[in-house]
Amino acid sequence: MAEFSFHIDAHKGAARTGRLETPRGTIRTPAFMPVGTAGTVKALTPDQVRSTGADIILGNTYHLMLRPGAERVARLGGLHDFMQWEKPILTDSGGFQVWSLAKLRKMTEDGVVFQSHIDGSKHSLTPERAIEIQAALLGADISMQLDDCTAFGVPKADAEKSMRLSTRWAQRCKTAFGDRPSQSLFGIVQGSVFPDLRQASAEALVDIGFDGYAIGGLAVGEGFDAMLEAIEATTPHLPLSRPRYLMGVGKPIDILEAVARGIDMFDCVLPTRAGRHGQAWTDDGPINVKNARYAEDKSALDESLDCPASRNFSRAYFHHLFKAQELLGPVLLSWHNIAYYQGLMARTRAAIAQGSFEGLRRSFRDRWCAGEAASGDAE
RNA sequence: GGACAGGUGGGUGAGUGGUCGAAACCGCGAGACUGUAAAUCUCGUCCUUCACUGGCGCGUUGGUUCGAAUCCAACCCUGUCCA
Repeated sequence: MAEFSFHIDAHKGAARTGRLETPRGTIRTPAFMPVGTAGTVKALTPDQVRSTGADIILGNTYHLMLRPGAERVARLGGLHDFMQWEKPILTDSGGFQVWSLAKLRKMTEDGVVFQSHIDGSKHSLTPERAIEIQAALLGADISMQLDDCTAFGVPKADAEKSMRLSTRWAQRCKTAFGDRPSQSLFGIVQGSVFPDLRQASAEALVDIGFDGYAIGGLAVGEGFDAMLEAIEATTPHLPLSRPRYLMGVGKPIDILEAVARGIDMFDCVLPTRAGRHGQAWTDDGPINVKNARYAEDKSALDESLDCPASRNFSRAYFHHLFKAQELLGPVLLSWHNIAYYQGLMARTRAAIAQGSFEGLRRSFRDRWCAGEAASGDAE
């Protein structure tokens, strides 16, 4: 029996719920993966992250390669041991930094050369090196192919060129990955907002054959509706039997709409970043605990969640912590936000299993899409 | 009682004749954040107006000047030192 396997337990339309089995544990899908870029889910201890129900977290090739260095992590026993997270870890390949750090890198057919944002030193990241770092040195359970995260707004010809490069890199990653029965490798669909490019990308990746398929290059400015259209143009061309991962997304409404279109896995910095900035996510939408109206609000953020940060402290206390710039503020609010997201995923899984997913989805749509656009709109 | 120094917007504190409703930082008010160069960034913050405009305004009062937070006089207050 394969050490990696994906089972779908129930589905409702395109939405499905299931389990991705790995040697380090089961990932319940649809899953939200907290982002732990630099070997830490910012502001949270592994225990706190575990307590929210997270089955898997992310790490980042580019950031760990620069500091502390992939070889050093390997000498220290691998990323799991280093950061004391024994459950699965998915590592991003550095492809996102191709986009977010566009000013600090040069691309060629062979790969990307980054100029470190820390000390200016040069670091080469090829598909082969990206796999070596993720699978061999960090010890990621799920490695991502190196890709070129296409910027939004580029002409179709450029989007196609970028997508084709990502496809060639996908093949090189697959070859470099070789036979690793206790680890897995995901390909990444690109193609910007062009349906035929998305389809071509998906089909090419399926031909190569991956353990799972990610959709990249979204939530980069295209807007809510365009993002959903890009997903719709992609998922029909991916095998039903493999997990689909929408990279970098998103707000709760984004996640529910993507689940409705057949996505199984998500990651997003939003809950942790927002948590550090005073924004708390709730079923009523995001609230800013720094706002004056919470100064004497005795209510908890969300008493329905089994998380101390969500139910034990008043909004007034959060308000005070942030106004006083106390470190506990970002810690507790990141904790709450991750717990909120995990709670949302648990409700989503249960709703799909019980046949009530449409109701859950509609309740969020009604609340957050009424009138103005709900999220992710291009500026 | 005497000698110095100084009084600027909620706070600290620039500015010493026009370009000053007055730098900067803080505070306060609000917004943003989507595979993390983010414990970050942006906007607003005298009154009035949707806006135009107008009205106050750099301790107080009076003066010099076309024009004053800036120069002069008196007064009030604060700090340090001496008695």
